[in-house]
Amino acid sequence: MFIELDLQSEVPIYKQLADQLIEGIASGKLSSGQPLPSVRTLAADLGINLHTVNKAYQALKQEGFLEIHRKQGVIVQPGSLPSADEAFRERLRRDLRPLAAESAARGMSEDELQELLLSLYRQIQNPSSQGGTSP
Amino acid sequence: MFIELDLQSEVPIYKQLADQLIEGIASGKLSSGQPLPSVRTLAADLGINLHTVNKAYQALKQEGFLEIHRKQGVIVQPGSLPSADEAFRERLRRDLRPLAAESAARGMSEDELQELLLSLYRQIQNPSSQGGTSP
Amino acid sequence: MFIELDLQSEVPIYKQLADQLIEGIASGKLSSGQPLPSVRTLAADLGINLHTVNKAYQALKQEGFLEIHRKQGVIVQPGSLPSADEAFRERLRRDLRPLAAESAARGMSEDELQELLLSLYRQIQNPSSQGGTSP
Amino acid sequence: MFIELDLQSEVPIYKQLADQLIEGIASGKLSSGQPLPSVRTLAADLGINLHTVNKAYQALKQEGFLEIHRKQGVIVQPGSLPSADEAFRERLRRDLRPLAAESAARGMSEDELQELLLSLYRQIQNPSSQGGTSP
DNA sequence: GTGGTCTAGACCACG
DNA sequence: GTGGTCTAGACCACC
Repeated sequence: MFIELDLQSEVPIYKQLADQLIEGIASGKLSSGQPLPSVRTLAADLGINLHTVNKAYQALKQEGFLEIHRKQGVIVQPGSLPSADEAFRERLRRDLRPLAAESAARGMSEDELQELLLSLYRQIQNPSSQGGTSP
Repeated sequence: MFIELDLQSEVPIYKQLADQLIEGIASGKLSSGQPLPSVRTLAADLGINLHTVNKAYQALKQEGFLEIHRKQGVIVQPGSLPSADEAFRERLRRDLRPLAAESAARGMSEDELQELLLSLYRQIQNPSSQGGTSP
Repeated sequence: MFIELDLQSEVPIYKQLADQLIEGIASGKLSSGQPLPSVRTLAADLGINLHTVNKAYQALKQEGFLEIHRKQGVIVQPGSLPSADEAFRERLRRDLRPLAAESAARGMSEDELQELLLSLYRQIQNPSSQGGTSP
Repeated sequence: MFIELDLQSEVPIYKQLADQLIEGIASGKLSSGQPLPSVRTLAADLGINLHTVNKAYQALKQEGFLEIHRKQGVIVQPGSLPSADEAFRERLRRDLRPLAAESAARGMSEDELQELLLSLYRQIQNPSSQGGTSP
């Protein structure tokens, strides 16, 4: 797996994991219907507890990014992924707001901020163009 | 004060407070050198714990947005405000990243996301245009 | 067979199967003494494990809905079907209780709840009236 | 508290607990805004693990029946309770269906089944009329 | 083998 | 004091 955790971070491990799985979905590294490692396997790989992995998986199942089956294990949502509905946009605004405010307070311009966001967005959708050895 | 807290929110109260003070600075509602209420006064006004207000003030002092003097009390940074240095941009990227990723995974386009951020940024810098009483 | 399984469901497959066989009996699609497919055949038809079909058959035999003979194979109870005795009503109450409670807590009236149950009951007893080709 | 758990039951403890809390809300024994015991206290009272209590609380928070605060602890949803929307009715039908089917298969009439459900509903909404000493 | 549940004990952030 | 997180180890249902 391509997961990298920072065990020292103040961000909970299960959230780091969930975030990176979503990023994997956004980038296409994880595609619809693709199986994910079992909680035990992934926990062992990452050197963390299986409950922590399970918590991340459950959260993503809850949001509709994953399906969890008895024998089959865990797979990326084979149907349509959750959409950017109003509830999500609301949450997004709430989370973005303090970041925009502090950027403004520190004198960062609209353009600079937007450019930074754009570069992140593109880097996520096309991860091979980042630090890779592509021509 | 213009502070509005949501005691039900999962966002810690001290962070909501700090965020709104920063937003006050970004919008110009709080200007350089302007005195802020004492910890006691503000805590009483908002109906929250002394420690909570103090924690917010200390965090903002730490970042360079406030100065705290024994006698004078608390004032908005009279010199130059903290800048958007590389450390801040690094933190900003780290916080923005999972938001950009989830937006992409949910099929939100670059443009939609940027527009949403832009509207927030402008709303913060010019709060009177939002639900205000301007003509 | 008229069985339809949802392999994504959180309801165990053997239970879905047993439930639908009971529904077949309730609707008359399966009548007393009628032979059912062998464990092997049904498992192949449904694309599921032998053990799973067997578990459903055994459970229904246990409750008295089926008889299982070595040679004859599996048949719907040729004698009298199990009755709604006190043990069943007890189980029924235990299962119905949390559903009634949540309905009440969510503000659903007696009448609404009863009507919903009634419509289900009738739909089960007369499945042709549901999406069928009757005039 | 009025909670009674059956540790031998096949129904998970956290679900029994959640169900009974919902029943408490439906009956009015728990009213809007009322504080609930802390996870530790309730776990000790019931002789179960605090994580089990927490799991029940989290599930009810997720569904909108409870709010969980930092210091205040856990309270019954002070605003409006979740409504019987289409998603709930869908789930209700799915859960009711096998019960209706087995009732029918066992020869229970529409009326008997409805009466049983009605008596449960009323007993939940007015628990004092059940085994109590009221006039 | 898989995930689901429960227990136990620990540390930390919050207020 | 509260809940939030993480770890560890156990048993069970399902397939």
